Amino acid sequence: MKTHLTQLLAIAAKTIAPELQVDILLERPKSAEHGDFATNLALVLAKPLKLNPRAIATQLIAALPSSDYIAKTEIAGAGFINFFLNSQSQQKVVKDILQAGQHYGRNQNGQGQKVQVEFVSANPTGPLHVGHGRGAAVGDCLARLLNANGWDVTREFYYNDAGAQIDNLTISVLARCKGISTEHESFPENGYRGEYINDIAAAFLTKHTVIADDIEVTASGDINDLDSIRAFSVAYLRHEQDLDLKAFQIKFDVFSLESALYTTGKVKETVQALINSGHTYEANDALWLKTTDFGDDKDRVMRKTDGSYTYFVPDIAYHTDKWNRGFVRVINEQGADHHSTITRVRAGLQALNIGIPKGWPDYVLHQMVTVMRGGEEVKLSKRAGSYVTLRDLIEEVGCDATRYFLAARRADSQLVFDIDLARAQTNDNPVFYIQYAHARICSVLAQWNGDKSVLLNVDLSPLENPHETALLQRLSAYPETVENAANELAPHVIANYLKDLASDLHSYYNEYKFLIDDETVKMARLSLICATQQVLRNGLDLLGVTAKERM
RNA sequence: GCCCCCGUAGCUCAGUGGAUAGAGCAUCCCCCUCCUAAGGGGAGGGUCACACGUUCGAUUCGUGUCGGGGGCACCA
Repeated sequence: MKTHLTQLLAIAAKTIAPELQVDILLERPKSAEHGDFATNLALVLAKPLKLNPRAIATQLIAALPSSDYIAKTEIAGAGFINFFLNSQSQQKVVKDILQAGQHYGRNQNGQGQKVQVEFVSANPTGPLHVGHGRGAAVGDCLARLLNANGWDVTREFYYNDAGAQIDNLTISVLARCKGISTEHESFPENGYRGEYINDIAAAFLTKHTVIADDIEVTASGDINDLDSIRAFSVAYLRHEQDLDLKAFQIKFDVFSLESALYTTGKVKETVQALINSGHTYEANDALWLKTTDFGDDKDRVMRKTDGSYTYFVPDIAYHTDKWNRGFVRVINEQGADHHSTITRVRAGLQALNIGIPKGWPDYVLHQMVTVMRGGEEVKLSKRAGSYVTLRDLIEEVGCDATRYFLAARRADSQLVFDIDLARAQTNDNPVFYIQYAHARICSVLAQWNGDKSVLLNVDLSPLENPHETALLQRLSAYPETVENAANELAPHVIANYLKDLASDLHSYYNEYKFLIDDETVKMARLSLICATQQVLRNGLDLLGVTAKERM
C-alpha cells in the first residue's frame, strides 16, 4: 500500500516538476484525523518551485492518478497531503494476516545472507549477572529480528578460558579446596568470594564430571593438579551459565574459545599479516599497531615487552576468523564498557586489507542496569556475593517479565529494573498487559468454539467503527515495524508496538461485544480479533515472550 | 584532559525535521445484570536541560555550555 502510494506521488511529482529529483516520504500520521498516510512532498517542493506549499499540494492532487484504494485526499496544515484509504483496502489486512499466519510481518530483506550475532560472551568466572541478562535479552531479540528479516542467523558466545581472570578463579577454588575461609588473610586478595566457589571446590574434591554445552570435564580431585582445577572450574561455571541461559530460553549455536585462537595459530598469523601490511612498528621493545592510520587518536601496543599480546590482538584474530567463516554481517552485542575496543578492532581489520568493509562489524552496546526493590537499589546476591544474578531475577519475576523488561528499552540508555513492577500481576505491568490481550482473544474464540478457517473468508465490510479502524491501521503497520526494528537494531521498537496493539485491543474489547446475534458483524469482528491474536503472537515471539492462552 | 551514551510530565520511559509532544505509574473522577475489571473512559500535570546556528519549519540536525553515567594502561 505504501509503495503503491509512493508510486502515485512520484507520477504526480513528475508531472508538476519534471526536472526535479525528490525523495518521497510517506508517514503514518499520529492522529487518525490526518488519514492513513501523509506526505510532506508539497513542503519539500515549495522551495525549488518557489511556490507556496498549499498551491503545490493542490496541483499534486490534481496530477495524482486515480486509485482503487484511496477514498479521499485532503490538504492540511502547512501543506501536508493526507490520504484516506477506503474501508475495503483498510480491511484487507485481516485476510493478509490470517493467510500468512506466523509468517505475517516477515520479509526477505536479508536474502538469506549469513549474519552472526555475538552476545553474552561472559567469561566463566561466576554466574551471569543482570548486565549479562540485558545482553542476552537484547542479543537474542536481535537474532530473532534478523531472522524475521530474512537473514541466516548464527548465535555465538565467545569466552576467555585462559587469561589472568581464570588464574584468579583457579587459585580461589584451590583456596576453598584447602578449606581457607574467604575472610582469612591467606585467601587470594583479589579472589572470587561468591558461594559458588565453595560448590566448585566441593565438586572438584569428589571428582565430579561436568557436562556443559560445549565441554565435558572430570575433576581429578587432586589439589596439586592446578590444570585440572582450572579446566574443571571453567567447565563448571560454563555449565552454570548454560543453566542460566536455558532458564532464560536462550540457545547458542557456536561457542568460541579465546585459547583456541592461540592453539590454532590464528593469533600468530594475524600478527604476521599485520606486520606484512606495514601498519606496525617496533618502539620501546614493544610492537605497535598504527591505529591512527584508521582514525584512532593514538597508536596501540600489540605485543608487550614481556612478549605477550594485548587483548585486542586475539580480538582482531577472532574477527578475521568470523569474516573468513562467511559472515557478511556481524553484530556484537556488548556492555558499553567495551566501547574503547571498537576503533581498535576495526582499525586492525582495515590494516589487514582483506576486503573487510570499513564499518564492519556492527556493535550494539548496552548501558548499565540498576535493580530496584522497594524503592532501593539492590546490590547483593547470596549466590554471587557482589552482584544481582540473572537467575535470581528469573526466579523472582519469571522469564517472560525479565526478558521483556531488559529488551523493552533502548540499549543505549541506562535501565532501571524495578522488581516490584516486573512482579506485579496488574495493569502496571506491560508484559501482563500484552499477554492479557492475547488471552482475552483466546477466551472469546474458545467460547465461540467455531472453525477458525472460516474466518478467512468472511465479509469484513462491517468493520467501520473508530476502534476497528484504529486496530486495522495498527495491524497493517506491523510489517514495517519489524523492518524498522531490524534496520535500527532496536528490539524495543517491537515491545512498544505490542503495547500499543494491546491497548487498541483492550479499548475495542471494552466498547463492543464480539459474540453477538448479528452473524455478519460477529464474524467480521472475530476475524479481526483473530488477526490481532496472530500479530500479538508473532510480535511476542520476536521478544521471546510466551503468548499465554489463559491468565 | 580526551572519547561514548543519556538529559522529554512528580516517577519509569517512548517518540518525531513538520500539524495539539505521548504511554504506564502516582493523584482525582467515572464504568462490571455483559465474551477475563490482570480491563476501559476522563481530568490534572511539559520552557522536550540551556544557548547559539542551519531550515519555510528544530524537542528532533550542528556547535557550545551545564548536569548524570560509562570508558580512557604494555589489564581483559
